[in-house]
Amino acid sequence: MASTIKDIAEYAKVSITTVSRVLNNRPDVKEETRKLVNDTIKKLGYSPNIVARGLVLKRSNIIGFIIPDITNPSFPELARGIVNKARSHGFSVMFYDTNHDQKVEKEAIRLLRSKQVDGIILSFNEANKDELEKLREEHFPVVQIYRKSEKSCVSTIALDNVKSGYTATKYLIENGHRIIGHITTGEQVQSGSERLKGYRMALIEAGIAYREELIRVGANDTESGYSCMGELLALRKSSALDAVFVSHDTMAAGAYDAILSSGLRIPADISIISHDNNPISRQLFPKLTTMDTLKYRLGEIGVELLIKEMVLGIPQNREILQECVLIERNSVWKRDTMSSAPLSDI
Amino acid sequence: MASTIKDIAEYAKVSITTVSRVLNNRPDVKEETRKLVNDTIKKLGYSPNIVARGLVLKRSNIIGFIIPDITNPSFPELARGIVNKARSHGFSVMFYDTNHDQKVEKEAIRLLRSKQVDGIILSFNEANKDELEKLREEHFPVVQIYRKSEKSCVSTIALDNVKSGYTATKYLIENGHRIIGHITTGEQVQSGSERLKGYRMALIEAGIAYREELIRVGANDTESGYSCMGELLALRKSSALDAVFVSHDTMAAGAYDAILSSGLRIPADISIISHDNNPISRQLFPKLTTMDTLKYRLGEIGVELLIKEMVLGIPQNREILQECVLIERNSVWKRDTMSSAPLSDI
DNA sequence: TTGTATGCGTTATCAA
DNA sequence: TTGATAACGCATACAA
Repeated sequence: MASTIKDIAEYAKVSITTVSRVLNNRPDVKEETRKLVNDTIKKLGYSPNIVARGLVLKRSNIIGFIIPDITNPSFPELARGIVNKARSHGFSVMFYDTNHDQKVEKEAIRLLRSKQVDGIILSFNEANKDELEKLREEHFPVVQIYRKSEKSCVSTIALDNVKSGYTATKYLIENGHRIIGHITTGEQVQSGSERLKGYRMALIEAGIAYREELIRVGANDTESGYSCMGELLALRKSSALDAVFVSHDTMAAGAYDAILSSGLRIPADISIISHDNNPISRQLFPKLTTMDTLKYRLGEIGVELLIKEMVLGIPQNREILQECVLIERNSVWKRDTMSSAPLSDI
Repeated sequence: MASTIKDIAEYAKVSITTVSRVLNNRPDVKEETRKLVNDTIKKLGYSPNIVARGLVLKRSNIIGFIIPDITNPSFPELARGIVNKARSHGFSVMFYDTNHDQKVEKEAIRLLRSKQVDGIILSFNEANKDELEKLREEHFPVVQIYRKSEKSCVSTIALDNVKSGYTATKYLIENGHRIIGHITTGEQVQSGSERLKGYRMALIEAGIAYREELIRVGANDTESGYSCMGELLALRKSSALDAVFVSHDTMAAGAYDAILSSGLRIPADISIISHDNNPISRQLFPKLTTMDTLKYRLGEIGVELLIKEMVLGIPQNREILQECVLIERNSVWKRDTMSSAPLSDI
């Protein structure tokens, strides 16, 4: 049975108050007794019961973390950032994976609150916005990651997807590509529609017409990337296609298959840039040029913001936009460094 | 401020004992008062403080989960299995990612214990075995996943890697391959050396000589798979090579690059089978035939075993070996179904 | 510098 | 069927 503060008080023949004092490094205790207490703490292998402490202090030093699917490559690194930063601030992390189930999302919130967590970091469906509003009304510290609510009712950390789409597309243009396809996730998906918007902006800025027929709508899987790319390649017979910007790495993997299996080369025949910098982007051949989403950093920022909310005791309602950074690898033909010109210049 | 049992007792003009009774669905309370209490619970939006409850019940309904790296593809699905099964049993999961740091491993154990978790599921370095022994001495419920300790001092759930290596290799043999290379992770890595052993067993059983020169030692990254495969391909000039068994999918991805970029086809020119069934295996082209490690199931079994230890109050010290299952995809030439014969038969 | 007494929110024992 | 009270392990106001 684990020993308690009372045990060591009795053993050391002092009061539990004194023991509590040395436990919390209070100055008002004689050096001699401090040593005595510390010695018996060691001798009895005592370790404080944080739960009991939390009961009186009204803080648990636990933060809740709710995400829809840890196997989605956006989340593992985020989780690491959160867990490590939390630990460095003395917090533990209680973790729920909801499998996109709204009921589980609600249940997770309920459970976390009854476990007295000090704050929650989550990535929720738009649909459960009322849950967030409830938390907000109670001034309960929450930060939402990856998704921004329309009327952001809690603090939010999201990617600047418009900028990302713009940067990726502009990079293709700067390297001499003019006819640039795009495989998107569709208007329904926030990140996808934003990246599409950025793509459009870059085209317009460069004086390139936006052509509906160069856009293909995929989903969240490799297969859709394969079929969308297949359609774009079919198009290629009538009109040239220099390059393609794919909305995320998973579809890009499928696009790779479509391109390579049709006998074309990357990037000699067609360039491809993508988004997310997930592990797959490093495992494809040639390595995929993509936009890094700084997931680990996102997690760190998340707990910093959450902790700020906790100490201030009032919702910050901040909306942080994280800019992604371009990771240059080998899937885009570079005007300057590569020997022959891209197709579009021929 | 959240309401307490006392608040609703006062509001409903009953004692806290009565409230506690209806909270725990005790039979000894008049139906009328039960309804009264339940109504005011709803009215005040009361939710019980599990921490306080845990203090008196001496259980937290929390299980700890410690792994070295959630970004390693072996872990996300495992984590899901654990979190979901735990939730179905009324447990929350407190999560630590140690980044392979032994100090963090120790710290995580300490923190989890001071947070009064009821048990711990972990995947540890061999080196921290003394930590496990300490837990075991205290009869603290622990189950170790993926790694078995030599003298297994805690309950363990591991993969039957020998069998896996055997099954994978045998599958190649059964499909007409005779000259089979192997890319391993080396003797230091438990799983790797076991799979190598299984590879050897299958060869011997089929009367095929084990040839040292067909073995290459890689690491935990795609690059090593690429270079090892390159070496095996170089070998190919002097001696034929039908197929290769790669110890895990990450290296297999590199092997794919080496094979495809050298102009060879998978599986027409060379067959490849791997291990782990990680996401990458579905994203490669052609899709990779590999051994599934049933990660989700592993997680489920883990919490079931842990809970058994918790209710019995004594360490089970069981050692469960999980058999992996072959996932047939398209990277192995199949003798019966494919039109032309594999190279080795020419 | 140290100790006594009270309370955190809950369950359990016992009596009414 | 109900309620007063002690206890869980700890922190703290107050007294000594």
